[in-house]
Formats: sequence, structure tokens, C-alpha cells
Amino acid sequence: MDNEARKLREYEQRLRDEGVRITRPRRAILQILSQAADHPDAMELFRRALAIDPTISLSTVYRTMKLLEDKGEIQRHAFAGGPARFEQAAGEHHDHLIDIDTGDVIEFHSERIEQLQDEIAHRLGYDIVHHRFELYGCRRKRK
Amino acid sequence: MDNEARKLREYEQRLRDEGVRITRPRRAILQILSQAADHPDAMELFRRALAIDPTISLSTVYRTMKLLEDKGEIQRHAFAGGPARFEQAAGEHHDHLIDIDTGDVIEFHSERIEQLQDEIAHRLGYDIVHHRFELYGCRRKRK
DNA sequence: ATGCAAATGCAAATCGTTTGCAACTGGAAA
DNA sequence: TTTCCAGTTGCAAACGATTTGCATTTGCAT
Ligand SMILES: [Mn+2]
Ligand SMILES: [Mn+2]
Ligand SMILES: [Zn+2]
Ligand SMILES: [Zn+2]
Repeated sequence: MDNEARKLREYEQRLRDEGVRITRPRRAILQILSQAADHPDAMELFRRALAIDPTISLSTVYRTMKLLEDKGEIQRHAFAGGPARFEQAAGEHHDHLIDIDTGDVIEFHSERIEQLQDEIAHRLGYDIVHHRFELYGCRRKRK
Repeated sequence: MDNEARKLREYEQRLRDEGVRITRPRRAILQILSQAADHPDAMELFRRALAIDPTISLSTVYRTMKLLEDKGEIQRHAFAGGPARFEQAAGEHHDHLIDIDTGDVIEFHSERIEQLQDEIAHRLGYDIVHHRFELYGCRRKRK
């Protein structure tokens, strides 16, 4: 079941069609992104990429993330404090809850809130282009 | 009606009671903050402060903002892209809509959304410590 | 295979913010 | 009031994340 591999090749082809050259560093990064289940930052992507392509540079990681962001392939998040973190734009929209003790990032979605956002913006005479909705909290202790 | 002046003196006293020395630079910054109707960043605060105390330094602006933040006197916002921006913590809680064309910051509040946040966090087993909720949009054109 | 624009690695630059340090000062105590 | 010293300052240098200039490679259309 190398569904993984096929999906990756499709991914690469989609970009090639958009005029993006598939280079060795980019191939490594795409592979990492399609496997990642978390929200790695540039340095973490760099570390993971080194394991695949030992000649890759941090600049290239940054340049590639900007490229992919422009192409709409990834999303960039700037959670409180830390450096930018990334994730594939594949799935549907969701927001994040960050565990301030562990740093864990939990995804959630509330259609209710998304609707309310539109209402609020509309009432103020605006059209929402994008939004940032992050909850910062800690595990509820006791019962 | 120098209500302004009285409020400022109260402000200073409150801090003094918390063990904060009221120095010349701090007095200038407090005055600026209590007058500001917008969300200035450190450099803008520095500019405004220079008009009151020509010897103030940018470092002191930064140090004072951190101090006031710790004392709960101001709120620090990190809107997309730009540098940190500040505002007095006086009023009640509100969130922001940023006009991506003009940079204007519009305040709003939705008790509904605040409640939903708690529900969501609770469902995920968390207690919210703070949150970030920003809408980015542009003025709705046409009718 | 060939050619060339696009992409790379490296080092240096940038931006917002923080910090070390020696000089200065608020305000409690005498 | 004067004294005193921990708290505060300005300055310059350090910082972390990200971007950029440049000379050198490389993907890939021909
Ligand atoms: Mn996510
Ligand atoms: Mn505000
Ligand atoms: Zn959302
Ligand atoms: Zn809110």
C-alpha cells in the first residue's frame, strides 16, 4: 500500500503544472509535509529534511515555504510567541487550541463560530478575507 | 474639566502602590497611553513620547510596555505581519477586525462567540487562559 | 546533449525586540 | 533636608527569526 508514494507523485505533478520546478530539496520538503501530522516550524522542517537530503539549506526551507504558501499548498500559522509553523492546506478549514503547558496543538472546527464571524463583519460593513482564531489553555484538571 | 489629569494621577498612584517607580519616561508613556484612542506600536509610542520627554529611549519604551503588561495595565497584540501593538487594558474585553487595505483596527465584541469558545475548549477537556480572535477583511463595496 | 532561467547554498543583512553595563535617580529612611 | 541604594535609564551590542545578494548549480523544454 504505497498510496503515500502515489499521492506524493500527484502532489509533485500538480506543482509542476503550475510551473514549479521539482528540485531535490523541494522533493524532500514535499515528502515531509505530506507525512507530517503536526505543525512543524522552519527549523524542524530543516532537521527532518536533512535526513532525506543532507545538502539542503535553511534558506531553501524558508524560500520553499513561501512558494508553497503563495501556491496555496500550505498554511502558515504564527502562534503566540514562537516562530511560524506550517501545515499542508489539504484538509478543510479548522482553528487551533494550543496547550500552553505542553505546546500541543489541537485542531477543531465550529461552523457556528465561522457563521458568527461573517455576521459580525457584515454588520461592521466588511467582507472577511481571512481570520485568526486561536485558543490558549491548559488541560482541565480534577473532575 | 481636567478629568484627564486626575485620572492620570490616579493611574500613577495605582502603579506606585504596586511598587512601580514613576519616572519621567514612565510618566510620559502613561500619559500617552491614557490619551491614545488607537493601537500604537513601540516605535509610534516612542515618537509620541519624544514630544513629551526628548530624552526617552526606545529601550525604555519596550521595557515599560513589558512592565505594564505584567501589571495587567495594558494589552499587547501581535496582528498579522506587523510589530506588536498596545492599548490600555482599561475597558472590557473585545476582539479586533483589521482592515487589510487601510490598516484600520475596529473593535467588536460578541458574547455569543466568547461562550462558544468556552464550550469548545470544555468539550476538548481544556480551560481557556486567553485567546486570539482577529478578523482580516476589506470594506464591503457596492451595495 | 544543449542552453538558460530558475533554484541553490552560503554569508551577510534585516527587523523587531531584548539585554549588559555604567551612569543616574526616585523616594524611603534618617 | 540630606543620604542612600535598589530600581531605572540610555546606549550599544546581542538576539532570533526570516530575508536577501551573489556566484554557482540544476531542472527541464528544446
Ligand atoms: Mn492545523
Ligand atoms: Mn482594542
Ligand atoms: Zn476558523
Ligand atoms: Zn474575545
